[in-house]
Amino acid sequence: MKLLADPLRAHIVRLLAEGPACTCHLVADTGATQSNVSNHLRALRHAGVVAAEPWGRFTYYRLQADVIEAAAEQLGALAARARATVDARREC
Amino acid sequence: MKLLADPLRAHIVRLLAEGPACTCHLVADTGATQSNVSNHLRALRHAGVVAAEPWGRFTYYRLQADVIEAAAEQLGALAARARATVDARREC
DNA sequence: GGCTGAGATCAGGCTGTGGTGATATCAGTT
DNA sequence: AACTGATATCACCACAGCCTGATCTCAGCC
Repeated sequence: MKLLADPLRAHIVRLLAEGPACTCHLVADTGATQSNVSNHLRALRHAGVVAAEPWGRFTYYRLQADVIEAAAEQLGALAARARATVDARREC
Repeated sequence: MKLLADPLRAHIVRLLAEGPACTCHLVADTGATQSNVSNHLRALRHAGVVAAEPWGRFTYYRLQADVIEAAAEQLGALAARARATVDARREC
């Protein structure tokens, strides 16, 4: 969840949502350093948000839709819960 | 979005999802300092995630379900987009 | 008016973490 | 095997953001 908080990581995730891409694409599209992108990709990889697929000399990254969807559902449940309890004001 | 990344803020949001509560409730339930909670509430307020409702001497906070739901929908759209483009591998 | 208790605000310290540069690895290619 | 280009890893610095402690405001109450 907190992984999507970083602007560059969010950018990477948005790019990957448009289809699997290799690191060079992400570096070119974000304009960030290769080291930087790679570091963020490692964080996303360890969290299971993206999956790495070596393809010859390149490494393709694929966004794991399930993980994103799970986060979305958690937020949705929170919103629903909030709506259901609008009148449950606790007394001091 | 990145507001929910902080553990304490996430805790506060979860508590508020169970119904509007005043600052003293949040302070008691989270075990955090009053200053700390108040600071986080300000951040959430400025982002429109929560709304403050003065009630006599107290201040009740209410979670804005719309904002949470909007975030959830954005994530959902991202996941859907990722699913739709699983085979759109870009060439290097 | 003076007091008390809830809450907001501010200044400072400290830690976590993102960015950078240099280096290591590893797969093709000659 | 030597070379190149893609990617990963590491060490370091710098800054943002969290936490705390102290102070300020404001509402209700005596």
